[in-house]
Amino acid sequence: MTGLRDRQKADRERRILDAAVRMFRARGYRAVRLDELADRADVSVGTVYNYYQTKGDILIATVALEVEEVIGIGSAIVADPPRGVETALLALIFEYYDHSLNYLSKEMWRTAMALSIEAPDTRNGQHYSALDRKLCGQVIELVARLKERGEVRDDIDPEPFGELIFNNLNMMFIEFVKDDSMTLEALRCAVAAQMRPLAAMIATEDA
Amino acid sequence: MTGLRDRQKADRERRILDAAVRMFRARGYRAVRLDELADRADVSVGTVYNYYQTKGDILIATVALEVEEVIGIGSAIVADPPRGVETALLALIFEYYDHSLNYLSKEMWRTAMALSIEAPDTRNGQHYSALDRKLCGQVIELVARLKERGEVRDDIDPEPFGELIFNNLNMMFIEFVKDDSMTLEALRCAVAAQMRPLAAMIATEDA
DNA sequence: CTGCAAAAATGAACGCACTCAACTTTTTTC
DNA sequence: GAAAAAAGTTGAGTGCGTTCATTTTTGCAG
Repeated sequence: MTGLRDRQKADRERRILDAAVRMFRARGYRAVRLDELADRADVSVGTVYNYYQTKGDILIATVALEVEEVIGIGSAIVADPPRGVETALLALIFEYYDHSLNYLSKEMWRTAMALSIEAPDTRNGQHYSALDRKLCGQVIELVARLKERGEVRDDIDPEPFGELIFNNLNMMFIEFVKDDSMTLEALRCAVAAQMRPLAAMIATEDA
Repeated sequence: MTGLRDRQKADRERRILDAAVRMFRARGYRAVRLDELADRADVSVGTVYNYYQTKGDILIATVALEVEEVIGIGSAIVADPPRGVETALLALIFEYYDHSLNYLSKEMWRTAMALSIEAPDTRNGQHYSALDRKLCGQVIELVARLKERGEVRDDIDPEPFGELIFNNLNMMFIEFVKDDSMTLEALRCAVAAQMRPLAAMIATEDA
């Protein structure tokens, strides 16, 4: 049985994260002051810092929620990808992209990615990096799956190619969030143009 | 003829940048306070802000210097690359990597890259992005050059493949600066492993 | 040289993320 | 159930990047 203290702790942490998601999204990460956030979560500023190391840490926690969700959906695609190398790769990639703005703004993504580079040693910085690796692993898995099914050439090693594809889609996502005027549609086109020749290259002749 | 005012302005800007390069490198970007930097450059804090928009802006300016230098050296390699697709690509990539820590620390790179994502609208943020595009262009140019020489297959379009390679080396560089314990040698190995299968794939049969 | 306008330098003041010594609440002990 | 210990909360205080009203310097016309 969990004691009162543990329940209160869990509740406070949840309240802080709730307030953060709502406020960051509504008014932007930068514009939200920490004392406001604390007010909204019904705790003091000091308490926020008992649960999260920095303001950025709170943001990364909210982003992590989103990424976990995307990974969940992605695993279904990996388990049974559509036919065709290009189609399958784009299905997974577009799934990532299409969900990216469901709960998060571009500003939030920008800040979170910046933080994961700048402060890779914080708890949530590492958490974010771990999620990134998981996403990468999913792409590798997909390539491996397509190879099993005989759609990807037998002499292709899924690991370096999967990483190549992941690094590429990640960089293109960064370009996307850097430019507020770029649409999801434009991102899709750009990555498709990028992937098409590569997909053709690793696909078996008769695909 | 340049008036006294213009000369003094140029001199002050140079002094600030000089002090910044020296101090950031010696003591770390974060650890350098702006009033110290201003002291060292023999100007007031306010004056620093007449020349640069933010502290990060100063950092990006110092990083830009380094990148410009690397681009200069790279163009020689592109003009006359060594034989062999893999060899040529790695020559250019390693040139980038090997110079990266000449004047800048990993912390400076981390911060600069983070800033270029987080604040892409600042003057120097755009400057940095432009340099990035230039680097990417150089890789594309190299692929095109190798194609001309018949080392890269004729049905390969240099643009998407060049971008693919650039995005990849950029992401691997990010991983490198994120991990203080990772050596240049380890980075080289990682990127070589990544490039080998791709190089083999786009090279002409008889290479 | 003098007076005037434009440009630039200055540093005290401000805002906001973050800290920490004092206080409150929960748990444990007997 | 009271008292001691442990764990957690609190918000005024601190540090540092940034701003802006004031002062100083430069350029220019008469």
